[in-house]
Amino acid sequence: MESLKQFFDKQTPVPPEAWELIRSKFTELDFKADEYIIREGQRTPYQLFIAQGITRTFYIKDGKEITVDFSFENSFTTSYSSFYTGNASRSYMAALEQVNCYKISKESLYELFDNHKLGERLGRIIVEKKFLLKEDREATLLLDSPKERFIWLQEKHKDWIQRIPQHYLASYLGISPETYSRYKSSAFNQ
Amino acid sequence: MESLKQFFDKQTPVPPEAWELIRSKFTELDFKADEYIIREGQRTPYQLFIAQGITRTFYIKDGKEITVDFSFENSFTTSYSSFYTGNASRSYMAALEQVNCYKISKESLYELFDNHKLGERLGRIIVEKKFLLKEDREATLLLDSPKERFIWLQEKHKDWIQRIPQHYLASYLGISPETYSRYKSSAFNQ
DNA sequence: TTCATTTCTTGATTACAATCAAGTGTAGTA
DNA sequence: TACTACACTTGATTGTAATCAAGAAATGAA
Repeated sequence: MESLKQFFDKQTPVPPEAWELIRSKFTELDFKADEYIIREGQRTPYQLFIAQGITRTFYIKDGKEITVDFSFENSFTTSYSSFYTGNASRSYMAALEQVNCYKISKESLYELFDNHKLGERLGRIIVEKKFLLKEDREATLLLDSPKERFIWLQEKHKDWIQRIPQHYLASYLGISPETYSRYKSSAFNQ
Repeated sequence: MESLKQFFDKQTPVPPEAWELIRSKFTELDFKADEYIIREGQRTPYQLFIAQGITRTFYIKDGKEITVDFSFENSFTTSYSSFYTGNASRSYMAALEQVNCYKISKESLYELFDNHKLGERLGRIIVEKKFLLKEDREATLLLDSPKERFIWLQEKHKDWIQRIPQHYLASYLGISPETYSRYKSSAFNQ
């Protein structure tokens, strides 16, 4: 769980005794590549800390998958709408690669929040960062053209391109796989 | 400041003595219609609680305004990216109508957070809700066609249509004002 | 009231990405 | 090795909303 400790320490220093309590609330969990982690309609009263691997979050509309998120190593993920509200998830999550992660229940998390201001603070800081990411994403979807979004991906996320199948990246950018392919082949000409 | 107290109480009950402390940190502030509240490039180390009026948040790209948000009575608003990170804002905010609001500095807010778990909790709960709104918005922009977004607005936000000029709504939906106008005139035919 | 300015509507045209369709490649399996 | 199943590419066509353009309606000021 070293990666988890490092993650917390990076947000705000965690004293050893607090860390012992925190670690006791997590349980390890693995998923095979392509395995579902969350399905639409399920309630999800836990969060996952990804130690290894990538998860993909997507909606299904008219039978088509639309990818909205990837979660990488050293980050938390869940179906937030379900986790925060207690309602059924509208999205799916699946393992894009083999995933090794640590799970914590909402109950345990809130127990930490109730008994330790530190926990509450961590919760706040983590969700603040998630919020900013979504705000950026909103801006991209509204301000940038499909081609600009493709260029952004090429420039800012070379690593994604290495690890994530192209049609998922296309979906994440909100463009068709064909268009993605065409941008790619013309990228060095203009 | 009754509206502010009610807002807090709705999130989680606030005891009277905590409320006295909280209220002392806010100062009242007014903006005229169309007045700028935040400009691109400014740092924004405060949040506003809107007691009356509407604000509009927008980016300017290639000289064109793109509206990403409206904030109504009884909600907090600011340029969150600037507030949380301390960086310059990339967005603008302006008063859409005459605005009456209460301002709190980041310093005061964090003082509340440091001294009162309640404050920390309120901060977390508020940002969790903001996050969910952005997540919904992301889903709408990726899943729904322009026409579907227009229909969503008509069905879910009749009040916005009453109070907000049409070209701002179009911009918020990510469509041109011409297209908005055409959807509107054809809405009752099909 | 008139005048000016902005907002909204309507029409014609264009641009761009989606879709439809047919291939080519590639990885995994027997 | 051949076979299968996907992933990706490339081409042709279509559909939708953006853009360009002009005018009508509404708002606000003098």
